[in-house]
Parts: sequence; C-alpha cells; structure tokens
Amino acid sequence: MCMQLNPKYKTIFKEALEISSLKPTKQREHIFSLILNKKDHPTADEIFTRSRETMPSISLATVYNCLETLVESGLIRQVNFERESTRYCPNLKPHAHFHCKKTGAICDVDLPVSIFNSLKKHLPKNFQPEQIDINFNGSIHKTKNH
Amino acid sequence: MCMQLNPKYKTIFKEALEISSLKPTKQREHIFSLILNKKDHPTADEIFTRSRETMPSISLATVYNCLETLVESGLIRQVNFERESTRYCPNLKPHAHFHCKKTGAICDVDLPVSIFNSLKKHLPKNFQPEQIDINFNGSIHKTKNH
DNA sequence: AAGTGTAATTAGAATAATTCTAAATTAATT
DNA sequence: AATTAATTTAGAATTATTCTAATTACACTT
Repeated sequence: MCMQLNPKYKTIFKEALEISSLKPTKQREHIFSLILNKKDHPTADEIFTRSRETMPSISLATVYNCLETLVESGLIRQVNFERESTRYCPNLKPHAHFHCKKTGAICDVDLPVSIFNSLKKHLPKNFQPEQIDINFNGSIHKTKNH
Repeated sequence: MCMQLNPKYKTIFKEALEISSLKPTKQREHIFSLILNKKDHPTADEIFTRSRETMPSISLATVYNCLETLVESGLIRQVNFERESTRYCPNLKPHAHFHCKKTGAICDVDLPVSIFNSLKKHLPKNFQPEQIDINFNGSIHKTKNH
C-alpha cells in the first residue's frame, strides 16, 4: 500500500520530474510522500526503513536512486553535517540548519532572502552560486518554564 | 627533515595545544606547517602524501589523529562539501567557502563579521552556535581579458 | 642513568555510507 | 504485441574514516 500525495503535490511532483524527462514511478512518489509527511531530516537508511513498512519490496539502492532524482528535480534538498550521513529536507523555503552537537537534533532556521542576497554580494563577479548552504553547529539549551 | 614553523606560529601552535594539555609533537608540527605553507584546502590523504615527502615514517592514522587535534585546538578548520573527503583550512578569519562544481576548485570568500552576527540574530534565544559554516556551490566563470 | 606512567604513533583490520554492476522488471512508444 | 529505454533490484565493490592493539616517545621519579 503506497503512500499517496495530495493532488497539489502530485502535480508538483510530476511536473518537476517531467522537466528532466524522469518518470514519476511508484517508488519515487512513495519516497517523496514519506519525506513530505514527516517533516524531519531523515537519512537514506531511515527512509529505507520507513519505506519498507508500506512498500516491503523496495531496495536500498532504489532509495538512493530516488533520493538522487528528487534532489536533481529540486523537490527536496540535501543536508550534510560534517561527515555524517546525508539527510534530506522537504523545506524548499530559504533557510539554514542548526545542528545540536549534544542531542543530534537538526532544526530548520528560516532566514529572509535578504541575507542570501547580501551573501552573494561578497562573491567576485565571476562566481555564480547555485546553492548556498548555511549550517550552524552548537547546542540547544533547555528553556526554563517556571 | 621536518618542516619548520616560523617563531610566531611556533608560539601559537604550542600555546593552542597546551590549553588542551596536548603535546606539541614533531608530527603535529609537521602537519600544521604543511597546511600553513600551502594555503589550499587539502584532504587528509593529500596531506599524508605531502607529509611523507619530508617525513617518510608518518602513518595515515597519525595524519588523521593530528588533524583532529589541530582542529580541536582551533589551529585549523574543517571544510566539508557534500560527501567529499573532509578538507582542512588554515584561514581562521571569518569566511565562507565557494566550491566550483565544474573544476572542484575551492576558494575562501572573506565576509564581514556583521554577516555572521546578523545570521545569529535569526536563531531562537536558546540556540547557542559554536560554529557557522557557509558554503556556496556553483561555478566560476572565466573572466574575459581583452 | 634506570624505571614508571601517560600520551602519541603506527600498521593493519574494521566499519559504514555510498556507489557500482549486471540482470530483471517496468513503462512508454511504435 | 513488439521494441526501446529507463528504472529497479540484490549484492558486490569502493572509499574515507575510525578502531585496535602493540610499540614508541616523553616527562618525571628514584
């Protein structure tokens, strides 16, 4: 029983793949919907485990293949922290990531586009950026509620 | 024949290690000076190869160990692009990195501290960043000189 | 100078994430 | 239905890095 994308995302999904002449296969849709429906930052292996719950025949290689095509199509983003496993993120708004060294938690940090523009201004004219990754490393303190 | 650090860096080197009660060994100094003297962004393996030219007995594990202690001591920085080998950077000024997808070139991009401060302002109060990594991915175009 | 203890180095084995390979399956097109 | 190209699959291969256990180096006592 495969996960279903809602109609809006189904269209986005199909069109994004079509642009690169890639096929909207069951496996690709399944993985895309898994990532969309649980907005965390899973690794390929976590996605593999989740996938098998509802699509037991899927292979790890396929998970890697699908993730690659989804990234290529711009439907999801890769996030890397140091040399840890690559993680995948469905948030396509301009944002950064915060990585808590103690707990391993990863949080999206929304940023105004103006920051990205201002970063670009510091590049030499012949540097053409396609992607800007901003990663914070540190710790998240407990807030006191008393 | 080991590489020699100039007196200024020798002091910085010794003091930085001492703070963490680490010893200023031949190997650590050798690797530090190699990275300082050629300001690129070498991988552990490239550093290993360079090291052996003047210190043939050094092992790859030692290179990894030394790099780890140098990073811990704040003498060098790690740079990661996607899942490529970790690279090492002697530039301790606030800066970002630009990674050219075509040629693989990696360039430092100097940034004013104000940008880092402004980034920090977008974090929730209980998020305490220790390190901010900013990576541009894209391409470097040839400039026309005519 | 010899002995002791701790830290660092070393070679090689082990690990783990990812990529590759080649065969089988699926989907789209004639 | 036949053809073609793309995709999926299982398992092997790769590769950067870490681990392990033995050796060596060094600082500090006797």
